[in-house]
Amino acid sequence: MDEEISTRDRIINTATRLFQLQGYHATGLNQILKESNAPKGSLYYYFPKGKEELALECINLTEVLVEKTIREKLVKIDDPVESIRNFIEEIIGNTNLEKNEKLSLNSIKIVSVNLIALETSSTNETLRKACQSAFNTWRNVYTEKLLEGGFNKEKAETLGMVIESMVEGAIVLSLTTKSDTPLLKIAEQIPFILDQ
Amino acid sequence: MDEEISTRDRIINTATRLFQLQGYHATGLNQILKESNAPKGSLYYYFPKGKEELALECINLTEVLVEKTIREKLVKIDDPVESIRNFIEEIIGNTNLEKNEKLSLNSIKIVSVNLIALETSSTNETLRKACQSAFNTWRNVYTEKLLEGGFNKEKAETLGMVIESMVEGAIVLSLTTKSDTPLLKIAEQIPFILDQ
DNA sequence: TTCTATATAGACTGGTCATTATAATTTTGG
DNA sequence: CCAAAATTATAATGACCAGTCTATATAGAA
Repeated sequence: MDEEISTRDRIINTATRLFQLQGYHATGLNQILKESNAPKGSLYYYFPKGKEELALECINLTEVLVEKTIREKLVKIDDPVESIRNFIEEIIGNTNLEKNEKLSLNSIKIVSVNLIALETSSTNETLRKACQSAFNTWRNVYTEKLLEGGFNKEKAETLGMVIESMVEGAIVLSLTTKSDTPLLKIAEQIPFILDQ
Repeated sequence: MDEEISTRDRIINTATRLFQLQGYHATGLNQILKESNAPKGSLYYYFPKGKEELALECINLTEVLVEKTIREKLVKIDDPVESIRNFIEEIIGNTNLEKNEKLSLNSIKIVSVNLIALETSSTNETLRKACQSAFNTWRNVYTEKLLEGGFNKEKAETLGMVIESMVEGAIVLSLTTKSDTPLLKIAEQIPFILDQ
């Protein structure tokens, strides 16, 4: 009980949050260390290659964490159309599991690699590929659910990508407009889009 | 003839390209000045409030430029479904108007405020609102086209937002995966989505 | 000419960046 | 209890950051 969170984990948790919230370039190592109450020496002890190695770890952990979250949500409802629609609606009120978040919109950003992906897509191949892997993994969860629901392979793959595009785009719009509406609207349209 | 491009315009053009390609925080004023062959004195002469004021101008100009581009494309085909589908396909091979761009994917980024929007959505209200205005303007072009095509007001507004979400999301995925596929796939699905 | 506004030129500021090096400390195993 | 390993502490590095400042043109008007 009362298990201590290791310095390494505190660094990763804080870094993940800040990278996703502010971006890779706007987040300084000093800020990460201060907010995680970690000493500077420790950062380069656990991540000898520095900031990029830390960010890579953050992206990879987000990939598996979000994949797990999507799977858990989708498994709750058999019908793929209804389960996906329901999942998108739940993105909004979702991540208040983390206690210290005030705006639910910030919570949305914290389960996304959208910003880091765009920042690094033309300047850092290592991080770009990590984000690419995350997007592929998440898209694949939708595709699998559609396959289980009886869609043929080609349709399931295309629609998986369409859903992933819509979700990522609606996240951008919801964050930029500080409004739930984009996410709610695409959730509302899921039944029509998948009715093929 | 042989009209000289003013220093102010050279700064704006270079800054717009770099902000959209690398992001707001990753782009330094020195890089902008060097690539536009402009002196530092001029930057603060034309933009006394500095980097933020420059970025604001870049976003606002992108808003009207992209709006104009979308309108020009959509007007070419009467049927809203077909015209929007066609437009999305054309985003890919689109902006080779600018001569010095090599990758067509970079061209995509250069007509987007996606990255700046995410970077500033939780840290800079001025720039966030400028991006919000751009997204709203572009979404409204789709909505208007759907209204002209006989969709009722509510449907047109919802679907306008869905299209804008899909396009922005597919841009993120296409850039991250360095592949045209996401944009092509959503274009392919437009007829089904708008068939209501 | 002289005056004034517009524009360019570049050095300089204080601060922060990621990273490195080295020393001190704590923890752990024998 | 000691020695080795794991971790933390601190200082300093050079590069770059946005922004300020002063000097210098350049042009048209009086």
